[in-house]
Parts: sequence; structure tokens; C-alpha cells
Amino acid sequence: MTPDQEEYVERVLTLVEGVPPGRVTTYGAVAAVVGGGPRRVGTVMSLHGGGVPWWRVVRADGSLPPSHDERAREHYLDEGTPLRRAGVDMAGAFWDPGEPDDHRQGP
DNA sequence: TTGGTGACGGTAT
DNA sequence: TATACCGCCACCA
Repeated sequence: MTPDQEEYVERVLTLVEGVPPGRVTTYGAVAAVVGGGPRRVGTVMSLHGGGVPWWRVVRADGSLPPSHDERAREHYLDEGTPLRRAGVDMAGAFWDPGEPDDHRQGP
């Protein structure tokens, strides 16, 4: 693993850890911040996502892979994440890592 | 070097 | 609303 890779992985994981409980972000949103592409982020998560709240990173439509969907749902219920039939209610739970909704950096 | 692949995204049917 | 396809970026045989 090259230093570049480790750094990229660390940036992804750090950002994921920054997602507030009860909220979620998407692979694409993460990729928009750390660079690379959504698929790259997904690959990183599959390999190193075990140590972070991986369930707070979902696909653009608010769903997760069937295998992890069940496990994630328990976390969502536990955290009070707004859910919808297909998965997470993106309209209410989406959190943009590039612009946290606490955009009160100014008056 | 080439081709195939994946915890993805967006548009077309 | 559910599927199909194509585009994307990096990794690997």
C-alpha cells in the first residue's frame, strides 16, 4: 500500500467518522471531497470501513447493498435516522460533508 | 498494454 | 416504480 493510498483511505475514514449520528452521506458526496470517484470510495469502505460508522454512507438513492442493509437498518432505528420504504429518507437525513447543514460560519 | 471488476451515479427504457 | 446501460476511477491478472 503506497503512502498515497493510505492517505486517501484515511481521509475517507476520517470524513465518514465526521457524519453526525442520525444523518447519512453518499459515496458520491464523499468522493466530491476526498477526490477520486464514488466507486473508489466504495472500494475503500469495503476494505477499511470496518472501523467507522459505515452505515452512514449510502448510495445516492438512499439504499445500501442488500447484505449490509439489514445491519444498517438496526443502526438507523437506534440513531433515529429518518427512513423511507427503499432505505434512508435522503430528503431528511442527507448530510453533505462539503457543506454541513450548520452553515453558520458567518452572519 | 488490455480487459475485467466493483459497498457508485445518472439517464434512458 | 423497476431495469438496463453507459460513464467513471483505480486496481489487478
